[in-house]
Amino acid sequence: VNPSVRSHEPRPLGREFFAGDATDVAPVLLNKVVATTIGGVTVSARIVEVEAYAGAADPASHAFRGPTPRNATMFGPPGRLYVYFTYGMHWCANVVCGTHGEAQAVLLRGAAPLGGLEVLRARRPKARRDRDLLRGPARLCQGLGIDRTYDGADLIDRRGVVVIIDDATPPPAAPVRTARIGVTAAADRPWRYFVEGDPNVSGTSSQNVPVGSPP
DNA sequence: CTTTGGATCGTCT
DNA sequence: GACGATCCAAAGG
Repeated sequence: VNPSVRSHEPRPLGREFFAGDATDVAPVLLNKVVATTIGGVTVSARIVEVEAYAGAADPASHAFRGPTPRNATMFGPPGRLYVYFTYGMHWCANVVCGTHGEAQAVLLRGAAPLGGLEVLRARRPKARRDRDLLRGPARLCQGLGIDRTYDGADLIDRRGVVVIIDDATPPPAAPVRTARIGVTAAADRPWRYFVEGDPNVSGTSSQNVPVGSPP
């Protein structure tokens, strides 16, 4: 074996990690580390909340009505970042999954700050508590410095601006599953996944009740 | 703690 | 012309 490759050394995820269905990739993205390096400054955070969007077959997906200039990145190869603008003022980021052309994606909805706390606080002056720095898809992008500039960024490139790292922290054996937040179409599909009990998970208490729990 | 209304503009109908 | 894969401050329990 190559002694320079130690099995427990943190390493960026390879392309193959993203090649599966979004509903399979989403839960195993939990507890991975996302890091951005912008202007020579690196911040990192542990992913604690995601949602799967299953491409053309998913009425809630931006890809449901076919390719457009906005969603072009989703229709490209897996392992890239799909960044979109919404509500006239917010950016949100997805990881493209599946095979080229399937337009599957996982929305990054919440993360626990790890490194670069001072930078995160500076980028998120309205966050009163550190648990609000990256809690929610638009806040996450604001804290990590993600905007339109990084739509299409390749996550595989170790020297890229955005990487997702496996630091050997396993995903939860049983993530909490709920309906996706803010979507009206296909509300019956429980494709939101989060780390139970983590304070950096978005949503209200009623939105965070797992599917199938007794009334 | 929860609920409510306003902000704000790119995108597609 | 209508609508968001949202956030925030304010107000009420």
